[in-house]
Amino acid sequence: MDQIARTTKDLGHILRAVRRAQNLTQADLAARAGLWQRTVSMIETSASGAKVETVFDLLAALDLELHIVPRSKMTRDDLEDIF
Amino acid sequence: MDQIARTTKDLGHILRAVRRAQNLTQADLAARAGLWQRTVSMIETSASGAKVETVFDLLAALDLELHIVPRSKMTRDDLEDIF
DNA sequence: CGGATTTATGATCTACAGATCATTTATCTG
DNA sequence: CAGATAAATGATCTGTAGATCATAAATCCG
Repeated sequence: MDQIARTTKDLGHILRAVRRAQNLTQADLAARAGLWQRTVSMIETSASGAKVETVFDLLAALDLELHIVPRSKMTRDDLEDIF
Repeated sequence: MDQIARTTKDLGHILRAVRRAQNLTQADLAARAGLWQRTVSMIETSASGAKVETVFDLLAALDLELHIVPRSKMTRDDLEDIF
């Protein structure tokens, strides 16, 4: 059940969900990532097209990483649904 | 064997590798993604901190998506290495 | 409800990405 | 090697992210 992002909106939602799961406030996360609470807010709500570097900072602060995967790639679950 | 990106450099390398695997030139990809060859070049070489939107455009044009995964998450292979 | 915490946002400024024109440099390929 | 194709990069301009000050609005909790 990993999180898939194809848009900045997806990304914002995922970042927010993970942050909450780790019991961090936007201010906490911002501090960890060396950013501003305002910036975290903007990115989570997709209120602005963030820079990639900034997103990597957030991912690192949340102990996350990006896996780049072909969209067409089927998961085991997909296969099980079919067969 | 999916591609993991923790930095913009990783991301650039992956995007370039995938583009080449799909036999596209930077100009081809740029056209598909609605960007400029120059921009593709900059991103692949991490010569500039791209915007997230731009990266999503490239990912879409390459039929890729992002999976956001905990870093600490062990793969089956990791486990096999240990036990 | 009411106070505390958290999130959203106003305004200004600087830095820089991307658009757009282009050319140079590098890399293939016959 | 030479010619073709691909990639890198110069210069200018516009738009906007993020820093930074702040406060307003929303959410949570006893």
